[in-house]
Amino acid sequence: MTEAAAKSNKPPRTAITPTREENFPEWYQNVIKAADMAENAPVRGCMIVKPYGYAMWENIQQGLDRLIKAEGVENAYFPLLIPLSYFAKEAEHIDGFAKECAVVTHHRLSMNEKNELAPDKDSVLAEPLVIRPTSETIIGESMHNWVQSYRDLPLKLNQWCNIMRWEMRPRLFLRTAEFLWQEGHNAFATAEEADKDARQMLGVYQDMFENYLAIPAIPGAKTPEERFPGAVETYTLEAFMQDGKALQGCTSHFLGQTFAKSCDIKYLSQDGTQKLAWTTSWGFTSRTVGAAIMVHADDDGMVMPPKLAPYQVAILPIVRDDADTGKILAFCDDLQRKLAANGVTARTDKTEARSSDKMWTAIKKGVPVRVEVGAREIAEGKLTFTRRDLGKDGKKTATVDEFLSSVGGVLEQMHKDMLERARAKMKAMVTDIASLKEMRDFFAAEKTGGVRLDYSLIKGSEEFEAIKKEFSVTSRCLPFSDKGQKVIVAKAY
RNA sequence: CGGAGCGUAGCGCAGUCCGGUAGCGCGCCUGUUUUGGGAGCAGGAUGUCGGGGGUUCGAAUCCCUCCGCUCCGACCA
Repeated sequence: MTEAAAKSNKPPRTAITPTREENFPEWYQNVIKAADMAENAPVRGCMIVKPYGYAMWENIQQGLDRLIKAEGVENAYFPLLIPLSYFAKEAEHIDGFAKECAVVTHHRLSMNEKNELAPDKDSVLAEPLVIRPTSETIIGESMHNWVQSYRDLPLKLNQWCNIMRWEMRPRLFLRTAEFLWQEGHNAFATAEEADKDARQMLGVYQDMFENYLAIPAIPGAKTPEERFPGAVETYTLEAFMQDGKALQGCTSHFLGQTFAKSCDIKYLSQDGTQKLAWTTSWGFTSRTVGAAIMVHADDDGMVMPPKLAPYQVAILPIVRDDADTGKILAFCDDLQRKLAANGVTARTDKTEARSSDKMWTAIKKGVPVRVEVGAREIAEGKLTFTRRDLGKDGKKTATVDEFLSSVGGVLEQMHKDMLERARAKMKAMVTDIASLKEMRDFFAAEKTGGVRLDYSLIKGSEEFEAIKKEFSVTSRCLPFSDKGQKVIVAKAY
């Protein structure tokens, strides 16, 4: 305990209550509120992403978009509304999504008998339109038109858009009725190319997870029961949250010829015969913002991965004497300009809040580095800076020039440390076991995390089905690193 | 959509059982002393008590009925 804490005789106070340990779901929501990232919308299940949360999503988009384009994929845009008949083409796909589709049935509002504004009875659409829960069918229709010869393949398309899936139990970022994502849709001449592509795009996602979000994840294949409706293989990144639950980070699907068949995507091959194409689809959603919170944030609030932070440095003017104010603010402005020239984003807190409040605001927002600039710093030509993930004991001083030349490295090191800390936690979350009996004991004992065991032990096992039901766990994936021989079972978001 | 809990000031809550002028803490505003990890004092503002209907002289409180939120489950990114 610090001297001050001992003196005041108070328990150490956290910026977020309850703490992770006390009540994880509530802690999660309070982190979002304290960081001012998002709030619930008037429509149930929808969210309002506030500027600070959206800025993080924009940074994710920017980074991922670059990675996707590097794979030879082009961006396009397809409509929000999908004719019901398109959707009806693929039976398995319908089974998977029918329960959660919003449908547009009218095209006009008017006053009804009760003098209330309502859908006009005379404006019923000839064919209902489904608000896209995903776009395989409508993009498949375009691919049908665009693909004629083997020379048109591969065709690689991506779109950034919103999606609607009518969720029963929404949670900010993690599961909302409307969410933001990118969906890629590729078509190939052969099955081998397509399957390789699905794995390749999962690799792109893993790059994004580790090198931007600082979230370690287990790449693997979904079991048949957990596959995307219509997919031959679904590849996934499974991450573990601090409460021990798994989270499907994103998925990449090898769709075989399912959609090529239903959308009639055919090409004339070199041997002069008509052949069906092979397709993939892959998506990365705004849920990853929630994942970053549940992996990195602590009891004082958000901890932003440095590469995705809306701003990487918070400059906090420490003003004691009004006479110094002008000098200090000018120093801060100058520092912010110099950081910008160094490719580091910074923001100066020019509010009139007391210094301690400025600090706590920056802490709760998870700004990677805080810099304090007061009369002392100006007099000594030095400044004081602190990494968010190390806390006040990690305070350091440096001259402006030293800081400018080292801040990039500090951010890089913070990223590495966050990734390694998360990796250590993830490793501790997965327990190797050798039997279903051990699995039952593990979950019955309410141990944190999940288990890994031979896949053959759960395949077709009634006892496994019973365990799934009793402890609400699911098989998360067959990790690539185990060559499909093992499966990870855990509770999941 | 099933089970449970909850809707009272910006936020967190008391008051509801037992009907009688709307309260507390934090935040906010003004002033002042403060300011380097959550300040003190003195003043001040803020509510269709989730909506609608009913009972009553009188409803935050009792009854009916919608709506919303949270947690747990089923479904899913």
